[in-house]
Parts: sequence; C-alpha cells; structure tokens
Amino acid sequence: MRIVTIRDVAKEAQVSISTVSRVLNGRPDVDETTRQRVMDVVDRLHYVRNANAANLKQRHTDFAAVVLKGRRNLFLTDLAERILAIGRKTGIRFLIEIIDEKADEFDTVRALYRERKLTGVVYLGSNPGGHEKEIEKLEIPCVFATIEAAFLKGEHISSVSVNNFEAGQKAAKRLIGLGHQRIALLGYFAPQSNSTGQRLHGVLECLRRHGIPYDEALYEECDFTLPAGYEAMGRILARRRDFTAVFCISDVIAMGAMKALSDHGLSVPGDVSLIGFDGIEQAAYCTPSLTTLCQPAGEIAEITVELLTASMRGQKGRHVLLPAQFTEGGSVRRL
Amino acid sequence: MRIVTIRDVAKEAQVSISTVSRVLNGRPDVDETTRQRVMDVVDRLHYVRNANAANLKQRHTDFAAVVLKGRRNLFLTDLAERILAIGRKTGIRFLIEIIDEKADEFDTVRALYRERKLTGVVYLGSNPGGHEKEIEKLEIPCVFATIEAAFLKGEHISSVSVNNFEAGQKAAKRLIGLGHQRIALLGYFAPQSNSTGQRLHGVLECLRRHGIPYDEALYEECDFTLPAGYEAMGRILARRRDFTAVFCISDVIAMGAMKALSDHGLSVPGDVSLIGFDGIEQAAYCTPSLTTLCQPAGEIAEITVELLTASMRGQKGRHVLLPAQFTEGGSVRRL
DNA sequence: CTGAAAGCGCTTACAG
DNA sequence: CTGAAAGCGCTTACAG
Repeated sequence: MRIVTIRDVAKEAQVSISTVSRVLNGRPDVDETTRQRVMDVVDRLHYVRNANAANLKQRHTDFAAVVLKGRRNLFLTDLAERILAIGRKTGIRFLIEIIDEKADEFDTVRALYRERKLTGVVYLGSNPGGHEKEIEKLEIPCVFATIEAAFLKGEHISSVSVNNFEAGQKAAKRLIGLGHQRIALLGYFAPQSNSTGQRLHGVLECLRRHGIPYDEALYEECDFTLPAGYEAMGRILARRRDFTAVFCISDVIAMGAMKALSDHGLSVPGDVSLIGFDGIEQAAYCTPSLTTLCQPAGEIAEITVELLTASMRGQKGRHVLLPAQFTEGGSVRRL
Repeated sequence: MRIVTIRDVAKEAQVSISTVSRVLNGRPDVDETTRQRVMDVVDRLHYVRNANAANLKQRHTDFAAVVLKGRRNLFLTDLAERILAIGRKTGIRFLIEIIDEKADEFDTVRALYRERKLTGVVYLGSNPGGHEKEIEKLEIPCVFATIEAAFLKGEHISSVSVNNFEAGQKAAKRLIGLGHQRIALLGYFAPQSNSTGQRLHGVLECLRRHGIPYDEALYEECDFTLPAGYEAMGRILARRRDFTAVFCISDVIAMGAMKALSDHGLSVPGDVSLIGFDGIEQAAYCTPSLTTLCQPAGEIAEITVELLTASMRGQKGRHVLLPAQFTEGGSVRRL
C-alpha cells in the first residue's frame, strides 16, 4: 500500500500543506470553498494522517494509557475493555498496559510518558495510598477508577468509585438482618485507603454497631482469582465450620469459595449464605446465582472517560462516588 | 518532567547524535569505550527514546496490533492478554483493538496501518474465509490465532490453531463411547473454513461414521456469550427433552447451557452430559466442573508471537496445528 | 484567509 | 569508528 501524505493532498487540492493541516485540524480560519476542496481530495485519496508525525511536532500524543494491575480480575478486565470501547468513540486512543499485581504502576507510567508522551492515564486496581507525592509530581491528567482518591491533592487527578465502605456495611446489614452472626470474610484487609480494604472495614463497622464480635479466625487474605478464593475458603473450612455466611470482596473470589464449599459437601445457601462484590456477568450464571453488590461498570467506564477528557482539557479533577446496589441472586437465605 | 533528548545525551557524552543513535540501536560499528560512555550518560539522565520520532523516520513503527472480534469471549480476551504480556517481554508493543463481532477486521487494519504504520497484526476471532484476496493485498505480517489459515497464500501470513475438526470428532467419540446417541449441539455452523464450524463438522463426521443420524432439531445457533448459551439451550429444551448430551463450541456457551439445564430441573451429568471447548479457568470452577476440550492458551500465545516476530523479520509464514486435549471434569457420565 | 519556513526528535546514507 | 546533513510527515508561529 502506497502511503498518501499531506503533501499529496496539498498538491492535488492546489493549496499549501499548511492549509491542508488547518482543514484537517478543524481550524476556523479557512475559506469554506477551500475546506470543501481539500476534504474532497482527502476522501478521494483515502488520506489518513500519520499519527507519529503529528504527535512528534505536538510534543504530546493522542495516546492515553489504561494501566491495569492484575489480569485475572474479571471485573477490572471487563472495565478496561469498556473504557477502551468508549475511548474509541470519543477519539481517545488508549494503550493498555497490563502489569503484575505486585508491580509499580507509577514506574510504568513514568517510562510510558517518556517513551510515548502520554496525554492521560487511567489507573485500574491501583492503590495510591502512600504514593501521594509521587502521583502529584507526575503532572499528567489521570483518573483512578474503582477507588476513592479524593485525598490526592493534584488538580490533574480524578477518581470514580462506588462507596466501598458503605457497600461493606450494606452487605453486613443484609446478612445480620437475616439472622447471620458468624460471618466469614475473604479478601484483602490492609490499608484503610485501599478500596477493597474499605469494603471489609465497612463490614466490621456494621458488626460493631450491632454488638457482634469480629472473629479473626473467620478471615482469610485472598487475591482476586478463582483459585485464591477456593483455597482461602478451604483454609477457613479446615479450622472452622461454625460460620453461616461468607462475604467476599469480589465475585471471582466468591465463585472460588462456592466451589470449595461444594467440594466440602456444604450447600449454598442451605448451609452457608454467600455474598460477592462487583456484579460480573458470570455471577448470574453460577448455580445458585450469586447475590452480589454491583459496581455499575458501564457507568464507571463512562465517567472515567468523561473525567479524563475534562482533565486533558485543563479542567480541575473531580472525585465521583456512586452507590453500590444489590443484585439479588439465590446464594443468601434467612437463618 | 523535562524531557531528555538524544541531543542532551550527545552533548553530555561528547559525541555526535549519530553515535548516540548507533549505540541506542545496538549497531556493531561503535567503539566499545564510546559505547560505555554513552550508555552511562543514558542511564544517568534516564533517557528514553521518543518512539514517535524514531517511528517517523523509520516509516514504520514498533507497533503491532491485536485485533479482537467480540469482547465477551473469555477465551479470546484471555488469549489477547497473554499475547500482550509476551509481546511486552519480547519488545513488541501491541495495540489492542477490540471490535464488534460483526465489524470488518480488515477495514480496521487498513485504517490502523495508514494511521500508525503497523509492523504486524494478530487476528483473534477473525474468519478469513472469503477474504483471501483482501488479506493477501494487505502486505503486513500477520498471524491468525485459533484458526487454520493455511489456505491463504501470502508469505506474510501465518496461523496457529488447534485442530478443530479433529477435536470435534474427539468430543463426539467420547460421548458415543459412553453410550450417548442423541447429542445436542450449541454453536455456530456456518462456513467450513470457520474454526468453530469445523468443531461441529467434526462432530457430524463422527456421528456419520457411527451410523448415528444427525437431528437438526437438536442444534441451535449461538454466539460466544453466557446469555446466548443460556437462551439457545432454552430453545432446545422448549421443543425436546430426549437428548442425553450437549456439545458446545465454547466453555462460555456451556456455562450458560449448564445454568439453563439447572433452571429446567435437569442435573448435569445426571440427566444430561455436557462438553465444552476452550479450557478457560472458569470451567474448572463450575459445579460440576466442566469437561472440555482444552486449547492450550499459553502455547498458542507463545507461538503467535514467535510467528509474528519471524514474519516481521522477513521469514516465510507458517501454519501450526496443535492437538486439543481433554480436560476432565465432572460434567459427563456413562449412560 | 493563505503560504513559506522552521522545527519536533530521531535515523540513515554518505563521506572521511 | 565517527560526524555533518538530509529528511521522515506533520504543526505552528510569522508575515502578508
């Protein structure tokens, strides 16, 4: 395929390349007849602008990056794909960087910035707590999705997330209301600022308010994968059988846990009630289907792109908090 | 962040930018002492080469694209992520383009080529049958993953896939060997050249050889999603109950079908045996776990990148066929 | 409203 | 083994 350049278009339309460039970039200072003539040639020649050349001169690119920590978290990969799709419609081209759950996302962004001159970054599964200075220094517009980051000061920083703490409380309240007192917890406690930590802290808060003691032996730390959920559930089952409910900080973990319960001869919800988190499509197709706190993925993706676009245009960052809603399944019953 | 350019490095190392460029590109014709000196400066200044500028001059980029048709096919999204990860290690930067199942992937690639000067393309979920001319004209190195494309003539075209026809036969043989005769089929028949079509044609071939008539009322067309599997199974159940086994052309479909069977009061494998295809992680965590024909995703991803790399270096395309292996689950029983 | 020219940060013959 | 220079395809002040 021969490549058509701006020069070819200019010659064919009998104008200078400056004028073609103006037309291409939608500048207002071009005569309407000229614009028409140029656009006709562009169409006829199937001209597509060389993004490398344009970006080189502009010193930045039309690239934004989605940095995703952990490739096995179905909710996050789904969210990433939605963001890519919306970006595509909006004219933002997203590079996707999938990095290890343990890797340093800020190092990744720095290198990417030097190499590609990014205009923006979406962080998925990132935990900014403790990295405030570093993120603020990285002056590129960014959005933290699925985590509250209002504590970050930079004007170039936005976030969108469900209210994780409140959602954790909701889950616990539901279970307690149905008569459950001994509730096992699967997930990741760690820092208060961490979104998944907040879910568990919400549960604890609710237990405390109802005067129900928290039993550490019913907690297991657990990554966002099916086998991790399976094994964590197995570890609790190995030492205790007296719990009547399990709360998991993600559906993927809950699906692993469900399998472990079944392998140990326990039925859901007959013997154990189970609540997940995220609302991934798969949750509805388990048997029984999973009762879960749903993060509205479509809405989060839309807002993420909106916030990023606004930020790239120089507007001040905002921090959006959405409520998590129950998606009713068949995995919970009254005691 | 101030951007360090090749000029800064040259000045600091007291050489010309030509020399720095040579060092950066690993050319052999540089004095070892000079190379050391330049590399020291590169490290000290944290220099990262501006990819836009490099690509502009070279008239092509280090970008390859993964074009993925259909974002809800878990096997393909997983494969895409694996390819990205391997590409990262190998120094190929992949752009990922997720397009609608109905969209034209070749249009996408053409536009992308004009815009970004791609060096290579990986097609996932593409069906090249009937587009031979078009693909051959697109002279950019490409690999069709999970589909046999040996019928394409271009030297720049490779493919890697399991032997789908054989795998379909294997599935049918297994079921027939266990006494099943009335086998429902969920999937997509369509063109012979289509990989999923071949799975079903393999089943038919096996039925024929065993003298078992194929019953069209036990077939339903179905996309690669959970709800599609659920609904297709429902449509068959609405008219027939006399089948004893179901073969699905993907695990996602099988998981949807399993839910439908359960909702209709049928047990797997008690009432109905179920075989899936792909071997996604989730299949092992269903209850019962799914018996499935496993496509080795890790191996396919590795080979895809190998073939693409070779092709980008000017080597002739190759077509690799792997066997699909059974992953034993608990969803099949002897009649 | 339009064009000529400089320059974005690199790579690559060419000359020595 | 090394450097000076041209050029990749654009954008953007500047001048008119």
